[in-house]
Amino acid sequence: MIAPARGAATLHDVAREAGVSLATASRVLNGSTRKVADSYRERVETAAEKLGYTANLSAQATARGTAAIVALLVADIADPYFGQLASGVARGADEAGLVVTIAITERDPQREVKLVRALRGQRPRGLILAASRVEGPDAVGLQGELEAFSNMGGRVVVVGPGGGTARSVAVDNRGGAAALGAELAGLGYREAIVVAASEGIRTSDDRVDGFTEGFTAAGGSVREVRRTGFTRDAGYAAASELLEGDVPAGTLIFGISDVVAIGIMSAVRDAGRQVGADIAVAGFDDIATGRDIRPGLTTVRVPLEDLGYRALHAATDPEWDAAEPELALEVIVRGSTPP
Amino acid sequence: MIAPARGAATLHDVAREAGVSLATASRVLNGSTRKVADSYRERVETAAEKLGYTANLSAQATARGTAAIVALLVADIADPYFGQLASGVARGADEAGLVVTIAITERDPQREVKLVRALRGQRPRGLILAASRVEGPDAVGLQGELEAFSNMGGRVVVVGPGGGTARSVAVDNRGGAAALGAELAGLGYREAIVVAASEGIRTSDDRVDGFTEGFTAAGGSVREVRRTGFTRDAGYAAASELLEGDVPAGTLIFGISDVVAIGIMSAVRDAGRQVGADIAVAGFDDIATGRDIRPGLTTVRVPLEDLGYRALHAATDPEWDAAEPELALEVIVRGSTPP
DNA sequence: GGGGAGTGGGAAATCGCTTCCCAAATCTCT
DNA sequence: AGAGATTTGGGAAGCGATTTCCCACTCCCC
Repeated sequence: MIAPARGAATLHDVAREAGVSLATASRVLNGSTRKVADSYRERVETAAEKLGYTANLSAQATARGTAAIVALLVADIADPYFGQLASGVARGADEAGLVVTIAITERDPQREVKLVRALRGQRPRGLILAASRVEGPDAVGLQGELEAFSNMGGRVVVVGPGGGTARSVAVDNRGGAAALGAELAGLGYREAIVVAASEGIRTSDDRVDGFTEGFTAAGGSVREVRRTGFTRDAGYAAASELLEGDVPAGTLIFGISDVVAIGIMSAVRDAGRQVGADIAVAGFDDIATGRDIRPGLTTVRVPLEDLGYRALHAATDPEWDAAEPELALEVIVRGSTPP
Repeated sequence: MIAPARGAATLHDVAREAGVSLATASRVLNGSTRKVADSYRERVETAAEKLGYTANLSAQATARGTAAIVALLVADIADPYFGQLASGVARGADEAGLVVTIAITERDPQREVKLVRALRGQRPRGLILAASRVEGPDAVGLQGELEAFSNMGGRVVVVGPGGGTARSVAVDNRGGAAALGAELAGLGYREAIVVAASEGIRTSDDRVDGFTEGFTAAGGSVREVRRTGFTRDAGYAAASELLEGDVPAGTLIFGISDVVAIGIMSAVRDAGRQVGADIAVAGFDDIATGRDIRPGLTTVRVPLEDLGYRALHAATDPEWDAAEPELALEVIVRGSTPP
């Protein structure tokens, strides 16, 4: 049904139309524990339908003191990693009748603090932080804001290793990377170079450590760990630089994430080398692109959509079991690392 | 500064702390045309800082009658096409001090109608619809909801060909596809198959028509138009089926979007054929993946980020020039269509 | 038939913020 | 110096909901 020409129908309009009080209309239309007689209920519903009534969420939020909102903070929504994650968050939110608001940090810690503060104004039920540094020197301001957010009654969820009052949905980066390292060493690789993000970023550090552990334990050795960023271009640049030096055939380059690894693959090709037999490449995450490129990218599958879905639940379910089994990771060997 | 332990600081708290009236505090903290003496202003600002005050956006929205929100409706946020678009929207929103809420249609017209209706509850300033059918039989309910939305005072922006009261930021799909067709015919291709989305979806139809026009005008001929969906898997399935029949070497397959084309490329390979010299493939949009796969995907570059940015402005600027020059498209020939 | 329990509608307070309107104070200009 | 025009702070009325009381009924049982 369509709303009347001028402005939107309010609950008041509906009540008047139905000939009942505001209280009754509210009870019928927007959940309440109290019962309303069927005759009244029906009248209200008819009136609402006729007027095309939709509750004003802002008003509802002010009255209730909390908004049916979950805020999602990501580094870059065009990055497939965050896209898939957001997808899971959105699905969960939809099921729970929540609205998702999204904010982009552009990987700038300052901006991140500012955003959390601004987000506080929405009085959301929960705040999901993906790809943030919740620890280290950059995070000093953040911790304070997150605490303020909690005190206000919102739930903070960190995707990755948590800290403080925040709940966290973690991925066993270390274990997954170790498994990957072991698998690749088993395939015969002996020399590896790691292209990681800067030190202090837990996700990156854990993957580096895990990989090193697994790879060396199985007989390989990590020749170098190169620090850059989390983007394709960072991977490309790092690998290009690397390849200017002497990188023997049969070397494996492990990119800290698939996005980075894809940059590495391009750099390898542009340097006139060959991905696979010549220089092997592996990543982490298993984004869609990695499946479509040739050779396919060897990686560790992270169920990102599920991860987002879980994060949403961690942010909204009052009873939430932190001890829930971690998401299962899986090493996927493709053509980029031939035996 | 950090909020006090219990609940968030309200404007009332700030006013009391500063020893001024609510009205004055409001005028100082949240934009107003009225001037406030510096001595008062300073006192209020200090108090706000001390209490860690952040305006309650919901309350602000109820009082003002409209929320500082822009709603974005996309088919699938994990799809890089929408990811990039969303990126532009988010950038513009950030600049304008607006919050972006996101909803996923899953390409289900019914769901779409439901979402628009629910979104109405937020009383957003604008609604950006990407990848919707605003026309045709599926859109009957939608049109009504959009109208209701407009009547409520919100601006509707359609990415793609608009309709009704909606503003639209369009892409010259037809022209771009025609240029692509011409270019490829110029490269020597004579036989083409088009893998498109179902009929009635304007974006798809325009691209099909444009391509056909350009390709035939330059001497080629379109052998068949296959209708499926807008996803990678749809492209894969369609191409697989196609390749079971007799597809001569040298045939060009044009996927209606890069995502579809990438599915096609995989299908070609899995059918034991070769992308490029054997079966050529072209797409549309120029998503990042198309640049990283080998051979590179020939396509038409659509500045998606800009498109999103423009959509945001169309949704929020009161004065908006519909006649703004359309975004420039560019044919990009890569290895998937060797001469 | 009377009284206590249960049911369910409605009046009104409230949520946090904006803004209209009034009145006091300060300017301005002749 | 005095009258009218400006400023600018504050009181109070909204905005569109929710929710707490209060109270009129009906029912049931002794």
